[in-house]
Amino acid sequence: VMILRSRFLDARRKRRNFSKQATEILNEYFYSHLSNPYPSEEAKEELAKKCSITVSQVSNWFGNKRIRYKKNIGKFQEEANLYAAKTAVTAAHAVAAAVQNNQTNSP
Amino acid sequence: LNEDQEPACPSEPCPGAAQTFDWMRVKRNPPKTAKVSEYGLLGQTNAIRTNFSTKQLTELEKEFHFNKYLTRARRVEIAATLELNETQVKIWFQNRRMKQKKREKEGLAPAAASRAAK
DNA sequence: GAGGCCGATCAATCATAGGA
DNA sequence: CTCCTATGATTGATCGGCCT
Repeated sequence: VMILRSRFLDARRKRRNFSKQATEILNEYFYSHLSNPYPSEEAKEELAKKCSITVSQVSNWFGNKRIRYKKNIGKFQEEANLYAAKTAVTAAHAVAAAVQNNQTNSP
Repeated sequence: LNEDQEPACPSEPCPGAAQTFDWMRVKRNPPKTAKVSEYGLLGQTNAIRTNFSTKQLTELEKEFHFNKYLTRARRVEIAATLELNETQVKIWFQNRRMKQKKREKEGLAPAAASRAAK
């Protein structure tokens, strides 16, 4: 099938990898929220700013990351441990805050 | 904090013990949008993404330029003409609108960004 | 109560970037 | 330069929520 794969030279798809630093930031967020790696719109905007990329690109990144991560968790184990250690403190704070908030609200 | 996980980590902090959270188990139902009534190939439930031909896309794009939203009648007409189900046409327009919206947004952000950067 | 739209996401795929 | 894997983007289609 010579099939109409003719996406005739999508000039748009002139991809360029993100900076090492941007990827670092995105990964830190991803692994520090591994239980629910779905940044809110606000969080995406913040990440976009820090990474100097668009919000759409942040969405694309998370979309690809989630799919590819769950497709082969083992392949990302090493990376996961690397970032997990790096963000352990942040995660602990989040949990602590959640627990405290949970205790405060108990009608 | 204590979390019951299985990993046998003898004596190591082992912070990010891989665990399977719900989002990792999410599985989408296969596409139902399919034309099963063709030959005798039933059972071959199309569980694949339809590839729209260039002609179909051109027509859809042309129609979109005319109307961002479809009426029932127009949808039926287009679906018949392009040999697609109404659902596919409907979804295509929905996605197309979102795409347009996204483009407009991206087309304005840079302007605001440049001003802010200045 | 079915049907359409929106916003977010999924999942498969495309095409290129980058490393061995 | 070739081959292969990593990765950003695209897109038909799904999911949940809201509205008419």
